[in-house]
Amino acid sequence: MNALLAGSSLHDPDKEDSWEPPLSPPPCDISDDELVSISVRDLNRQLKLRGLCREDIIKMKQRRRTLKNRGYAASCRIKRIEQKDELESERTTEQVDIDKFVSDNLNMRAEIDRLYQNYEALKKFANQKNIPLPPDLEAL
Amino acid sequence: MNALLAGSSLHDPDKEDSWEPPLSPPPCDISDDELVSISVRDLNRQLKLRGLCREDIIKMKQRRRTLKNRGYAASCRIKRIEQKDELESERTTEQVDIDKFVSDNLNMRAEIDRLYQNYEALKKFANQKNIPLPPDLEAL
DNA sequence: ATGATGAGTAAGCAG
DNA sequence: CTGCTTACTCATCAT
Repeated sequence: MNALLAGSSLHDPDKEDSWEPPLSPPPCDISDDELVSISVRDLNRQLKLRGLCREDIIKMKQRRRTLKNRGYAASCRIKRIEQKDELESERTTEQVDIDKFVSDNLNMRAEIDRLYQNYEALKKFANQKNIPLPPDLEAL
Repeated sequence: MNALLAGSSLHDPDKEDSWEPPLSPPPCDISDDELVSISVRDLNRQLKLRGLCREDIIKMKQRRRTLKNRGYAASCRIKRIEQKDELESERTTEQVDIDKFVSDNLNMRAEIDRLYQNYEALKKFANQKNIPLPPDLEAL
């Protein structure tokens, strides 16, 4: 996931003077971007092709792993922020829903009250006119 | 905040073999815990008392700063988790509220329906008996 | 000086 | 090995 992130440093080059990750200088001229994106197979091919000694090969592998880790760490941070943002926006959405429910509830309570008053008025009217109501309509 | 955290490493000592922070060994016998909690004033006193050279004093100051940073980093991580937990529990609470509102709404809708049906039945009854209703009771 | 935080490094776990 | 996560270090910013 997010393979593009596993690249070279994101540091802004025009701040103070140019910053360099504290990694040992490459034992040969493969750039960070290349080294981190090349396949293990191709890397081995390149290393053999250039005839590096065993130590340099180990160093190169380690540099690759470190560069990868740099990318993983960045993805991890981004993921963390995204999850936090997601939680926050869910929270906001829920709050909006709650406000809507509160409003709906008030309206419905008013509606219930209105209907109840009307019903009572109708019964009172019948009572005044001495009109007997069928039992099933006497209920509250 | 959380000054207690600015202490020594939290790594479990009985795992594999005892782990040691990658810090240069102390130029004298002050423990990490002491060094990080002692005041600058007292530290200076101790350093002078033990007659350390300028380089060792600088190293000691740096070790202290690093230990402090270790604690700050730990607080920072804990804070992050706490904030996330807080967000999640707020979200849960809100979800419970929403469920309650949904249930309330259903009940109120049923109540409204019931009152409305009763009211209509009463009007229908009046209509069958040819009883004129006052205009203000004709309303829905 | 102190505290907080972003980015990078290394260790360790999981797949 | 790859990818993720954690603890740590360092740089940097603010107090």
